Amino acid sequence: MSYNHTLIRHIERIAPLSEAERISILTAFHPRELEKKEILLFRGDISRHMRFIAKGCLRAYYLDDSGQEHILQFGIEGWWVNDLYSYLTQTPAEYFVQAVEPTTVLQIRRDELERLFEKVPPMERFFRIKMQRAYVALQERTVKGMSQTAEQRYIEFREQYREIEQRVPQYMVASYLGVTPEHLSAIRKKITS
Amino acid sequence: MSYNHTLIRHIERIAPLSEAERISILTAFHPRELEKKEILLFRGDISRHMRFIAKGCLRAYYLDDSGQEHILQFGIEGWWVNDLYSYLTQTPAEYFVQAVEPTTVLQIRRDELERLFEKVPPMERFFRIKMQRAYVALQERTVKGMSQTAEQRYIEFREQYREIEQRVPQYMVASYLGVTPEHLSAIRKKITS
DNA sequence: CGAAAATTTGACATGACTCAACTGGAGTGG
DNA sequence: CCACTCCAGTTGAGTCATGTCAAATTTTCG
Repeated sequence: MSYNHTLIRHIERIAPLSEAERISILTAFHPRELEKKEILLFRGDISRHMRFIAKGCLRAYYLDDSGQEHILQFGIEGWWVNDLYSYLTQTPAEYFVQAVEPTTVLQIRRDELERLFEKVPPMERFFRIKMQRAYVALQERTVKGMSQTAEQRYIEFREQYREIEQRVPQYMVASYLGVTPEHLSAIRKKITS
Repeated sequence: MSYNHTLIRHIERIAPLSEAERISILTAFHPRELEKKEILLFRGDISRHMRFIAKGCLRAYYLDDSGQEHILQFGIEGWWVNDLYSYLTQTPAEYFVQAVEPTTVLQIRRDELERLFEKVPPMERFFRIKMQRAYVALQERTVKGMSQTAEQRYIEFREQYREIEQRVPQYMVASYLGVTPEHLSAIRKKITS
């Protein structure tokens, strides 16, 4: 139950709720516990739920032709992580979503969420704004990926996602930044000197 | 008027319209002619319109601290190009939008589009789907930018955007791919041999 | 404690950038 | 219609950023 309050708190930062709306939301979401390394969504599966992280840490990653992982997104408490396209279009996912730590997600089936949008308008507003932010964050990342060196990207990552850096292994940070673990290690050495 | 039919045709590929709806749409959009190199949106301005390209070609680009341009998106007939975040939140734009060729856009003010969404539901559906596709395309680009060499990215760009490659100068393709014009030139030489 | 995983280190290879010079073609003014 | 200029594109030399590979070291965790 306290987990659900995490959800409510995050929604209310963006859109205030009445007591009745809070209850509608709380009853619509269902918790799911994940072990460390457990995979929540496999490539090829259809993403049928929208998922909030109540506690823990997830990552979404792409597996390229040569078997290399490329992390698209991390998420911690208050974030929603998904293969959004798979969810929206009900087509097979291109990405994996995996727990980096023991994690609790609150999930809701797509049709239930659609009904919740009708019943609780602030919920729709909350999602629209989250979606916009996700899009902008992705745009910024694309541009930065083109215009900055790995060292600059790492420095900014540390500033922007201090907490995430402390919670995920370094090789995942490297994967997120698009460099090899060895190179990130060299960057760190250079910076701290 | 024939320009407007381009718009209708593109919408109807995604969402069919009644005759009344077609008229509502046609009267809501206003054409604007742009000369080659004319800038449609400056960084720092607020993007007040949603814009369809009826004819021509636009690019959205970011100007980094060292004055370098980085192209985020090209658009030709049937695409909508914007600083979406600026438009959605009515905050200053981070990107420039400029005509690569003489271009005709059909634009609509934000409040008018919102009203049109209410009046013509297929229009909202059309935009939602376009937005999803934009998000996915951006995600794919981010991943590819991390996992592929410039040569691979160029080869895929040619396949995917054959028409755009033929219409924009090579140095813009380089900027889109995140490489220098010299390097792209070298890649081309290598490939065609 | 011991095994497995993560990180570091260093030597070397390659991808990509910088800079400068050159080439060729598209305007433009006389 | 020519000569000139300007801009895009090419070329090559040298350099820097990043990747690869293998091994050593440290950390994590059963």
